[in-house]
Amino acid sequence: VMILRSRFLDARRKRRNFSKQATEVLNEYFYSHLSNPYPSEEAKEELAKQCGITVSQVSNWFGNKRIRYKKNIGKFQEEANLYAMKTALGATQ
Amino acid sequence: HKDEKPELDPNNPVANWIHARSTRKKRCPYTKYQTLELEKEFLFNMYLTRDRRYEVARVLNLTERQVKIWFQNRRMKMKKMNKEKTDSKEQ
DNA sequence: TGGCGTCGTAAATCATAGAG
DNA sequence: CCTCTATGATTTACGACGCC
Repeated sequence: VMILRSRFLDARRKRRNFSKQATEVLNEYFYSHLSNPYPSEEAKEELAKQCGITVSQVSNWFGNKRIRYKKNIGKFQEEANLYAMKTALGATQ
Repeated sequence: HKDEKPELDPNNPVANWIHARSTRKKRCPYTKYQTLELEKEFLFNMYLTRDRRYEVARVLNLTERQVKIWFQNRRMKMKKMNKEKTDSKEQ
């Protein structure tokens, strides 16, 4: 009974924004695959695991990110440069 | 699996992304009444016969295509809900 | 071959968390 | 506190491909 109750409450739990670390991981993938930001099912599973979210949430995040990026590339330029620099530095080490 | 590429500039990062064709109908949110009736019909049967589809479309002032697609989307939603339910059970 | 099935997604819209 | 805006989720509408 308590288990059912907690499960019900879980389902109605209010949405929380993802952690900064999770967003970091998702953005790194997005900007390092900018010409084809469509992760495979396996890649989504790996990202979900790293971020501590579900595969559906990863799909939602990429769907939202792609359309919002495309709608206003200029607004994301700074962010794009930041992640481009970050992966460039990572490749050097 | 490409829809269309309005961006022809090869330097544009979105050039090879999937884009909806410009002829696609804009999404039109259904009224509460339409959604409620569609849900009732779905409860009665998840798959439509041809004449139920015709009847539902007529009563709700939607096209048969819209009703067909609504049922397809609704089945996918149900599948997703079921998966989330079983996923949370195991572990 | 047409027509409806699923799957994955685009794009618009909804709901509200949470930054200012 | 109280707004708003950005963010995560949901809703319509298709393209690609499958099966009968």
